[in-house]
Order: sequence, then structure tokens, then C-alpha cells
Amino acid sequence: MAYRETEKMRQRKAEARKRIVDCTYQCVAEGGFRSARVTRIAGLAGVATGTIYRHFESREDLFAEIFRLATQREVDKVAEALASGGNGAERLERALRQFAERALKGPTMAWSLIAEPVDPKVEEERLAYRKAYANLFEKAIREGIEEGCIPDQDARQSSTCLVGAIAESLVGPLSPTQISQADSATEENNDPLVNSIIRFCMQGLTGTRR
Amino acid sequence: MAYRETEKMRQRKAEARKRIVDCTYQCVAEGGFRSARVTRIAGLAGVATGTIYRHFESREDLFAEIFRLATQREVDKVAEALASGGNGAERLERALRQFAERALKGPTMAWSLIAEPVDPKVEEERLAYRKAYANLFEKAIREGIEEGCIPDQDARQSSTCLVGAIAESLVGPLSPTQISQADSATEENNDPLVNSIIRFCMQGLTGTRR
DNA sequence: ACAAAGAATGAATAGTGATTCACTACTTAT
DNA sequence: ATAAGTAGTGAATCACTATTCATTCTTTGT
Repeated sequence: MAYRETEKMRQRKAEARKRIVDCTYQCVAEGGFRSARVTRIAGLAGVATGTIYRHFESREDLFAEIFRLATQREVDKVAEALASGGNGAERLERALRQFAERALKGPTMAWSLIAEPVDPKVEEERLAYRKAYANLFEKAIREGIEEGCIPDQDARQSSTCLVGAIAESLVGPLSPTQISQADSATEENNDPLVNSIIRFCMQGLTGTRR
Repeated sequence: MAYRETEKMRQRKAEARKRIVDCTYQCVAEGGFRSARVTRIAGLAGVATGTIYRHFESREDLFAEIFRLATQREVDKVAEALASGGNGAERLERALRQFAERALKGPTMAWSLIAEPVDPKVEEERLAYRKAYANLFEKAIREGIEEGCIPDQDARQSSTCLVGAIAESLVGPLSPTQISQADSATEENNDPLVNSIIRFCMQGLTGTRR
């Protein structure tokens, strides 16, 4: 025999793959999944169309991976906020704010993750994504209940409601029609929005007005 | 000249249109928008494919109309619940319950309205649909605030959160994977779910635990 | 009965972009 | 250098249905 995959080759392939992933990410962040064409991605990544298919089963699979990746970033940030100090309610509030503010900062990607119509495999990822948030929130609620700063309740249900309330509140501001005339990047503008979302959420959670 | 559109013809056309609408509705209620083929709809309605296009600009337009129609039914029911007796909080609670219970009773259609990936024109209708709910809720919240049974708050924001919280809570139970193994139609089963959704929502609204 | 106009038909077409695959170009080991 | 295998290529193909339109069928008024 002659050719055997060597480290150098493995690396080169990995680089190409990464380039494909990065370019896809960029395309999606610019215009969402729907408008990200395989051809364009290949062009940006400097490979032939066919090469995409040596790294991914299908466009849908590629997209699913991108979704997972983008998701992970967001979820990690929220997890981070939840890991910081303070009691359960405070940590949750910080996490909710993180979620909303990050979405408003990268609106197209956030819209793709939250509301863009996507293919089934990607939609599946989306369910997982929302569940990931819910799980984080649920855990924090449980802790808050133990600490006594959050009244006893169905933590799973409440966490789902939190995700829904935020997502829904963001759909309007994030949808492409809104975005194109965007004042985005002007972060202060969004504070009132974020604040009122959070007020509702925290009240739903704690039953306490502020 | 010879042929001139007569009442009889107008009626016949209207009937055909209605048949098309009904069959489309049925198809969507069975498997969602994505799987509803123009050919199949035409077959069910007893017309040729081309005839569909004498009544609707395009498949997307047809779907948009179906969406509007289905929406109207749901929104009307909620409006009805809001119009009944009791104070603002009570009326709202009844409306939220109506929303959730009806969705669980017609899960595929509810899923299509709430979460199925759809084409742009239909997506637009969806935004309107969600806004319609939010508007109803908003009005009721305002009334509740005046009556004093709901504390002062950003009614618009709260209404959006309500829609989101319910929709999100339903997405899981409604998604096709869940539905196929369905226990649907067994209405009692869903009561705990509906109850805990409503508990969170009412608490978010009133700041009162029960 | 006839002509004029519209309605209905459905087989053929078209548009779209993902995916394939026969081929070329590399890489490696001997 | 050669053989054997792998990676990369991108024009051609495929798949999928929505949509069209030349033709046929109905209706209507004279």
C-alpha cells in the first residue's frame, strides 16, 4: 500500500472544514439560513462546491452544526451569568438580561436562532437549544427555591415560560423588517425593552413587584 | 357581446373557492403547510390544478388566506372569553385557558400556526396573528389595571410575554414528534399543563401567588 | 343555433439550487 | 519513479413541485 492519512493531511482537512464552518457562520449572521447558498459558502471558503460534501453529509447537516455552534456560544454566556455571585433571583435576572442583550446585539443571528423558518434537522436543534436555556433556568430556579428567594413552584414550567416570554418579546424587534431600518448597535436604546421584559419575568417568578 | 357573468356563475365560483379553502384547511390540519401539495388540494376539492390559480395568486397566497382564517377562529374564541363576565384578571385567565386548551385539542393546526416553518408571506400573517392575541390581552390588562385587580404595568410588554410564555409551553407538546405518539383528545391529561402555564402567567401579571 | 366570452383543464414546463460523480491532482510508501 | 490510495473539483444532473397556457368545455345573449 502507499498513501496513508498523515498528521499533516489531517490538519489540512481540519483547516478546510473550519474555513467552511466559519464562512457559513458568517453567511448566516448576514442573512440567515435561507439565503445562505452552498455555492456562495464554498466560494468564500475557497473550495469547490463538492468539497463541502466531503465534510458534511448535506447542507442541512452543515446548518445544523452551525446552529449548534452558535447556540453553544449563547448558552455558555448565559450559563456564565448564572454561575456568578448573588442569590438565585439575582443570578437569574443577570442571565435573562444577558440573553436579551446579546440577541439585540447580533440581531440577524439571534433571529435565525429564535424565529427563522428552518429545515427539520435544524428545527430539531432549535428545540434542543430552547431546552438548553430552559434547563439552565430551571436549575437556577430550583436553587432559588432552596435559598428561599424564590417561592416554591413548578421550576420546569416556569423556565419554559421564561424562555418563551423573552423569545416572543424579541421576535418583533429582531425580525428582518425591523432590522433593516435598524438602530441596532445603539445599545442604550434597548435597555427599556430589556428592562420591561425582565420585570415581567422576575415577577412571574417571584410574585414580587418592584 | 354574449357571455356576461351572472349570479349563478358567481355563486358556482364562490362554491369552488370555498371547496378549495376547506380542503386546504383540512390538508393543513392533517399535516401542516409544508406537506400540503397543490395537486392534492386540487384533487380533494375536485378541481384541476390550474383552477386553484384562478382563485389564488399562488400557493403562498392560498396558504396565507388559510392561516388568516384559522387564526381568526382562534382569536375570536379568545376574544369571546375576554368578553365574558368577571373582573379583568378573571377574564384574562379564562382567555389564556381557552388559548391553551384549544391548541391542545387541534394540535397539528396549532403547531402550524405557532411553530411550523412557513414561507415569508405566511410568516407575516403569523406575526399579525401573534399581535392580534397580544392586542386582546393588552386591552384586558389595561382594563384590569383600571379596575384595580391588576397592578400598574407596561400592558403591551406584558401581553407579549403572555403570548410567548403560552406559545413556548405548547411548542414541546405540540411538535409533530410528540403528536404522533399522541394521547391527544384525552383532554384531562393536559389540565395540569394548562394550569401551571396559567399560574405563571397570572403571577407575572398580578404579582400574586395562589 | 351561433358567436362571444369566460372558466376549467392538466400535461408540459420552468426555476431553483442542492447534490453527484467521473475525473484530475495530490500525497504517501516502497 | 511508481503504485495505490485519497482529496478536490465543478459542470452536469437531479429532484421537486409550483406554475403556466394552449386547448377544451360552459355559459350567456341574440
